[in-house]
Amino acid sequence: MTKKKSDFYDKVYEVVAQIPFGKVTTYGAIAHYLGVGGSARLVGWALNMSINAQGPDLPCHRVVNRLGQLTGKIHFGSGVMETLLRQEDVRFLDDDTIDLKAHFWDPSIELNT
DNA sequence: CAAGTGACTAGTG
DNA sequence: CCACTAGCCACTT
Repeated sequence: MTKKKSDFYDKVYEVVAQIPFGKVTTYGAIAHYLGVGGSARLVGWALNMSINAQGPDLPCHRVVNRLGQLTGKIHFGSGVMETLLRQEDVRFLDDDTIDLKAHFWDPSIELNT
């Protein structure tokens, strides 16, 4: 069966684009949903490429690491990611950390409808 | 083509 | 929770 190899990237865009308002998810959750589990780094790379490829159409600011830290804000710009999340009623535990367990969203929830 | 780099995670101490 | 190590895969040089 002919299968695409960049299937992973397209999937990442699909998932991230469907994260609901005020919700966030982690790289590991996306990676695991796509079936790669240990390669959570690729999720970050996919988003990084999407910025150069598609621009801010993807709510990349709703994707954080497993601790809820805004690791990706480095590529966004200082304070941009933080501000966007604060506008979505996301609770911050620190200047760079959100309450992950309060806003965590699993990819398999709404994509399964 | 080989080596280096990276928006990560899990395990160990 | 912090520090360090190993594994992971794609992209860049």
